[in-house]
Amino acid sequence: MEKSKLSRKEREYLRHRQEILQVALKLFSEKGFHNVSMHEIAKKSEFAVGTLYKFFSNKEDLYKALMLEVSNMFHSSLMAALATSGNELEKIKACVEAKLKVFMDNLDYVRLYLAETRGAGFNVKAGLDTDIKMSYEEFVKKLARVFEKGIKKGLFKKFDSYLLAIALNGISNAFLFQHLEYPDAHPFDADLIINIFFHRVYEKGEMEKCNTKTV
Amino acid sequence: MEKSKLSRKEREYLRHRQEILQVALKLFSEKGFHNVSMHEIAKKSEFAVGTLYKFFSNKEDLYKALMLEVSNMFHSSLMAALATSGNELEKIKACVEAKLKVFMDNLDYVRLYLAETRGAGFNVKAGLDTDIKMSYEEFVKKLARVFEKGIKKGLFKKFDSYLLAIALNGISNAFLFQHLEYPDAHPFDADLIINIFFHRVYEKGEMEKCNTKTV
DNA sequence: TCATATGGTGACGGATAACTCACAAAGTGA
DNA sequence: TCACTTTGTGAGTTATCCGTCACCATATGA
Repeated sequence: MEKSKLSRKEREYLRHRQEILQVALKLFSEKGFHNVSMHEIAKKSEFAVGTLYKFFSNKEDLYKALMLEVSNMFHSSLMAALATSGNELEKIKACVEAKLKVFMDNLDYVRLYLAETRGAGFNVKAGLDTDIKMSYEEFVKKLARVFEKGIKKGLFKKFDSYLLAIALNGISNAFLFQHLEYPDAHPFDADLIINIFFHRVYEKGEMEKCNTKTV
Repeated sequence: MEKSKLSRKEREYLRHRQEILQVALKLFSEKGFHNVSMHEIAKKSEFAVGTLYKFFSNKEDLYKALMLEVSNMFHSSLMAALATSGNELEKIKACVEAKLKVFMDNLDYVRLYLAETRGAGFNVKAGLDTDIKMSYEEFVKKLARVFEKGIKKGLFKKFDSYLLAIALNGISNAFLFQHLEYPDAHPFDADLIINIFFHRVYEKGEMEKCNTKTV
């Protein structure tokens, strides 16, 4: 009982809670918040409706718990990637790789996450989207700071670092969307993204002479 | 009566229909499909509920009509841009410019459009998202063909043209999202996008020597 | 002026779904 | 075995909202 610091009861409670969340995740990601009823979640998770309300005070609360889990998982893994050792390019590469990996491993979560962050998040009245957006914002800023440092070092071209961060995220998100829609149609990987984005943004030494205006 | 080919009645009918659509657009883009009731649309458009059903057979139908309008507007303007004269780079630049312009001029539409295409489109049972996605798909393919041609001409690097199209769209979408969230915070324009994307993807003559692997 | 048609109305029916609560079952400890 | 607590139950309550339909009002035309 001491090895995990939680009593059997507590662990059971958490297991049940987790089971409900898993079922809810599946359903929400398949059909969307408004097209899933508490009865449906109850049935599929083999609990009674009333039981759900012992775990979550209402439907929105359940949804929020789910989204928080997602957000935290993604956030911590991306932040960790940005904190790896190495130069700025390596950090960013690690970040793209981490993103693809976590996202690929949690496609149901991604579907929900994107619905909330990219599509307008109409599912929850307030608070949640703010939290998630702040967390996302924090990540983008950290990424921008890496770009900034890379620019100062002369590694990258002098674009607005924040916009570079957005652009890079935009590319990787685009590929992820594509993957969600057509999983096997257009294979891609982190290297590809890095190549498209950096092969030309990345700048060192003799590349300078390539800076002729293109337009 | 002949100058417009429509009777006064017919014109009034269309005007009323358009008024309803405008109100619905505003509401849907603010609160999402499920958080807007027909009563609300009725009230704000100063028609009775029953009247709405004279124009649209149900709520979903109203929403579809709206989305079709959007989709067609965006689609035709993007396709037109891709069909302009000029080399591949110019076509693509025209396309990015057109996209930014139409989207900026119709931010309410964009919010809805993105909710339907990027977030999972759970608002409508079937058919609509398929149509929109097919239309989007058609555009991406045409864009990819332009890339393909540019690659064959030696203008662009040898990436998978379809993936390039996705990446470019990803970047411009990312900026648009950003703009929707924080309209004045991080100004950007088509040139910036083109620069980030092409300054290094764009390839000619002496740029060849820059092709050293970056990673 | 009156009959008819058309566009417009909004109270109402019916269905669905979130949420409650009185109760049952299972577990616990003596 | 028995009292008591905890966990789980699901029929029922309440509220919302879609969609209808019997009914106005205005316009048109004879």
